Parts: sequence; C-alpha cells; structure tokens
Amino acid sequence: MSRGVVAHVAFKPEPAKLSPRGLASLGAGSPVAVSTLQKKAAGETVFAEGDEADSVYEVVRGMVRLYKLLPDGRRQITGFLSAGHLLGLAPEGTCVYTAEAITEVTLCRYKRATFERLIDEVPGFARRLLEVASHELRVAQDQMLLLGRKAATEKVASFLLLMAEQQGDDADEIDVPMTRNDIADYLGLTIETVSRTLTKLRQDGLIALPTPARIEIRDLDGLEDLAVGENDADF
Amino acid sequence: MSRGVVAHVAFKPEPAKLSPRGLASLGAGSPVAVSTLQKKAAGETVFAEGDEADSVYEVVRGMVRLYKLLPDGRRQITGFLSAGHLLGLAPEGTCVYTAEAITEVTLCRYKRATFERLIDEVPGFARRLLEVASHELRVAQDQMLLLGRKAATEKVASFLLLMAEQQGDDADEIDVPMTRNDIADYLGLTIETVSRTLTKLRQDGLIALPTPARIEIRDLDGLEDLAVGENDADF
DNA sequence: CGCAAACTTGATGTTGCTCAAGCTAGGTGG
DNA sequence: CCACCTAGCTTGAGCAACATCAAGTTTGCG
Repeated sequence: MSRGVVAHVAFKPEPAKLSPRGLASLGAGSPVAVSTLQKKAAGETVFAEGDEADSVYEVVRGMVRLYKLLPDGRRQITGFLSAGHLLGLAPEGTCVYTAEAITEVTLCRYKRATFERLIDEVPGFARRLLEVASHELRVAQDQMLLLGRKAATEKVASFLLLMAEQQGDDADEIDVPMTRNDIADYLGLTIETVSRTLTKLRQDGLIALPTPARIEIRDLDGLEDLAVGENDADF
Repeated sequence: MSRGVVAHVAFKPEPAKLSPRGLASLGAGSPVAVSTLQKKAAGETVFAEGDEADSVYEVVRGMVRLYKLLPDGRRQITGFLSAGHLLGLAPEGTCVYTAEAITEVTLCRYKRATFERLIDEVPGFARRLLEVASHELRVAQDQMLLLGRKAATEKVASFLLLMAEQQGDDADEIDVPMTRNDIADYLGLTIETVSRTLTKLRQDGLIALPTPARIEIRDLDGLEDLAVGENDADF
C-alpha cells in the first residue's frame, strides 16, 4: 500500500453513469481541495464498522464493498462502489459499516476537517453532496425492494443489469470482480442459489459465462423483464 | 383536507429521537421560511411514484408510509415516518416512491424553489440536511441487513424495537397505527407470518397484545437479543 | 505441476408462503 | 340500542422456494 500527498485539483471527468458523480469536480477550482491518494490491495479494509469516521474517501479506481454484520457472522453487503463513488459520508462520529477493497483500489482521502471546510466555503458544494446522498438513498430503496420482495431469479437478473449499467451501458460483456459469495451477500441469497440461478440463466440463453468472472448479456430485454417479475410464461 | 398558508417560523422542538430532526429548527430565524400546512386523512396519498417532485414535506403529526411497487403489485414499504421527518428530499425530477398517510397526518409543505433558496442562503442549512440524509442512509442500511439476512422472528423483534424507539424510549407500550399488511410489506414477510410471529412472542412472554393496535413490551432485553440473532436456545 | 480457493452440482431439509377457514372489533343503519 | 357487516386479524394444513449439507470440478497462482 503506497501513499502520497498530492494537490488534488481535478480528475478527468468520469463517464458519469450516476448523475451526481465524483467529488473532484466539486472541489475543482477551489484552492483548499487538498487530499491524499492511497492504494489498497484486494481484500484490505478501508475502514471497519465502529471505527471513528474521520475521513471521506472517493474511489478513484477499482471496486469496494460495503457491508454490515450480525453477531453470528451473517453478512449483508449494502453496496459495491466503483470509481467516482464516495465512502464514509457519515457525519455521526462512527462508521456504521465496513468498507473493503474487492480489487486493488485507489482512493482519494479527504480529512473530515478539510471536507467540512469545503462544505462551508465552496458555494454549491453542500448542495451537490446532498444530491449524492439523495441518489444513494434512492439506490438503497431499490435494494430494499429487491431484498424484501424479489425472488432469486429476479434478484440475480437485477444484479446483472446493475453491473452492466455501472460499467458503461451497452457493454454486453460485464466484468464481475466480486466473488459469488459477495453477490450472495448482496442479494440476500446463498452462494449455491446464485450459482444455480446463473446456470439456469445460461441454459435459458439469457447470458453466457465465458469465465466465472465475466458474464456476457445475450438477452437484455429478457433480463429486464425478469428483473421486475414480468415473467410472461405465467399462464 | 384543509389547507392554510402560514408564516412558519418554528415548531416546538420535538423530542428528537433521531439526531438531526426537523426542518423547522433549521429555518428558524430566517425570514424566508414560509411554508404551507396541510392535512391528509388516513389512506390519502401525499405523492406517488413518478410524480414530479416539486415539494419537500415535513411530517408535523401522524404517520406516513413510503413504498415502492413491482409491476405485479408486490409492495416494499421503505419507511414509516413520524413527526419531524422529511419527505421528498429528491433533487432528481421525479419521486421514486409513493407516500401515503397511515393515520390522519399534518404536513408542512415547502415549495422546492423556496427550499432550494434556503439551502443557498441559510448558513448551515445544507449541512444540516446532509446530516439528515446521511442518517436516512444509515437507517436504510440497517433495513437492508434486516431484509437480506434476518429470519422472521428477528425481523419482527427488530420492528418492535424500532417502533418503541421512535415513540420515546422506555415507553413499554407501543402504538401500532399501521396494519399487519404494512408491517409485512416493511419486513419482507407475509401478513400470516407477522401474525404468527407476534403470537409466538406473546406466548413466550416477550410481549403482550392488549389490542391488535397496541403492543406491550414485556422483555426488552429478550427482544434485543432476538433482533440480532442472539438466540441462546441454540444448542 | 500442484495446491487452495472459488465455483458448480446434487440430495435433502426447513422456513416461510399459499390457500383456506374462522374470529374479532368497530362502524353503520335499522 | 343492537344486529349486521366488513376490514383486519388469527390460526391451520400443505407446499414450494431456497437453505443446508456434501461431493466434485474448475481456475488461477506459486
């Protein structure tokens, strides 16, 4: 893991799949936007549930998983964050979830104090953050619908579409850096059910599985129907 | 449903179960804080999924449910909002969920334009909103853990504790204004399972059910253990 | 090439859903 | 004032979806 202090002025603008994306563009132009770039190897922890929330991070490269645990070890992954996403935007003292690198990850770290100064001093910054938070909230609500009311096939189909969207639309071959275990803990399923469901989708010609870590979407419309329960073979 | 334009300066401060609570206190002191008070009867819709998000509301009295639907009618309730909570904090054009009154409800409505002016003009307002949004996000993540990884009994116990907390701690008798159907759609269960689970908790002496709409908590510690899966009767 | 981690597949089990009756309470009209 | 009526709640029996347990298989790395 390497570190280096850099004057952080602006990233190249990301393709912005998510509407309000990236912090850099917000701070751009402000002389106070100073941050620390850091790298984490796959599997490393960025921060853990219960840690003091003293920094805000932006994912620059790679993918991060956020999760919560129950005392007996059951895990719920609440999100997979790719480049441009913010972590640790919790103004209440401590982190309420754990963040771990899935792949090798580059992060841009803002000290909380610096970050709060930005909020107060840079016009429009707080507002932009509010947009980011609201967007996260929207995504969280979709996920609640998925977890509470969707069947296994619908969950997996939704997941595939989400990944496809996150990796630039119209990319029919998607990269799956997380394990089946991660997917299961994200969808509220077991690893076996995820595996079986993917096999079923492959057999039905909706996807192809060149390797476990790559999934090709062969029938986008079919998946989209499945994802919201529009299973036409019902009657 | 009655309406009236009022100069909205400040509510009496709420007991603040949720740390960042209520908008009124934020706008207080600002001459631009003008809002509309309105009432909704039980069952009425405040706004629906897909509506233009042109207002922000604060619940002044009563309880509101937020939910999302799947095409075939499956419903996921994403939250029950009581006095002091904000609705419609979505900066992206349209509402992504429906809000309905559970009881008779009094709402304080802010036009979006007014609201955004507040954000820009009142120092600290945006920041406070950010805190509110972050808190909502935290709650949403807890709910994801519940929906994805908790068993029926754990879900119901968690729900009871949540309601107890929302109604002033240490109130051992809690008011349940929502139907079993609402509870089921909040917990990702069926109405029958909710009913059976409550019966089981009553038989085990953890709660009492004087009427379906009131639940008395008889063993708080027991419920807290259940809620996180600390079921000691495991071996 | 060998090893470990990840993934797939199969057989069996259990939780919670579905379908189907009853029950209860609150509101309305006779 | 009481009886009905309906919406909501409870309870039961059977079943299906998904979990669990248990092998195998593949993959990628040293």
